[in-house]
Amino acid sequence: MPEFTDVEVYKQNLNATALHQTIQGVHVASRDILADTSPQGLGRTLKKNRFDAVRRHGKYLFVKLQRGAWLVMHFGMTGSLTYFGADRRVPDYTRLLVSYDNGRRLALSAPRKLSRVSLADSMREFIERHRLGRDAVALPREQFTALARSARGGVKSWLMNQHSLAGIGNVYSDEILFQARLRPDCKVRNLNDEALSGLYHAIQWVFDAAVKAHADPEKMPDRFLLTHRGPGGKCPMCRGMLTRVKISGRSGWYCPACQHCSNN
DNA sequence: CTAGATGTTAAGGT
DNA sequence: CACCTTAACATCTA
Repeated sequence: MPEFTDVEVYKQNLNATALHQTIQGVHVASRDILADTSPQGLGRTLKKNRFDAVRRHGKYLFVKLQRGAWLVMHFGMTGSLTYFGADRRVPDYTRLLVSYDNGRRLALSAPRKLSRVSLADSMREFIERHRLGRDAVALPREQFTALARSARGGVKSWLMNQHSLAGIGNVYSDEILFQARLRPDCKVRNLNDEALSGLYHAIQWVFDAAVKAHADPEKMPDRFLLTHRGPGGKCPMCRGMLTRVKISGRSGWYCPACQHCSNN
């Protein structure tokens, strides 16, 4: 489920395992996932180089190479990142495989090929080129409020729009709105200070709790909506049936008894 | 067999 | 202009 929480966990894992090792080989199994680069270009940049640091902005993972450039990964709907030893098999649907001279490997697996890998000179340049908004969890309260004040339309659409706030996707926007007790179709311009404050804190709280659970839904707090989303799902607070709404072409789930708009 | 699935982008509509 | 919806991408699963 690669939204900001999942990418944060990939970042922490890479940081703890895959840095400062010389890259020996790069295998692109599907060139469909490359954006603005080629298997040759990627190989030339990565081989004999090392990863030095990892950062996250929204749903993007940036890996800094010792010699300047950044490797940028976006996981799409079903992508995932695995670092593993020589004894383990390469994951199914591996589209990019990086091998180190110590025998360990890093695989980007993506069944649906909706993941993207590219190279960038700087994070700033990449973020501007893709017109990404501020990262949803690296944002001071006043700036969040200012962004909200200039927003139009429904709150779920706003949270999911990567150009206004980066990192929140369909599943986590439902979770954040559930924790903030706001309906997905509330208009942002109708949210009062209290509702905006609740929303701001819900973003931080949900992110922290999900990352602590290593982005594994099974390990998340009982009061999370996440594992109840879907047909027949019940609200973890009041046990009532969840309602489905279609917003921005996606299925959103919420509890009509627990969630409201601040002006009614 | 069909519909829907965590994302992004382009295109068309209001 | 701002906002919304839909389709497309490729593939799996309920």
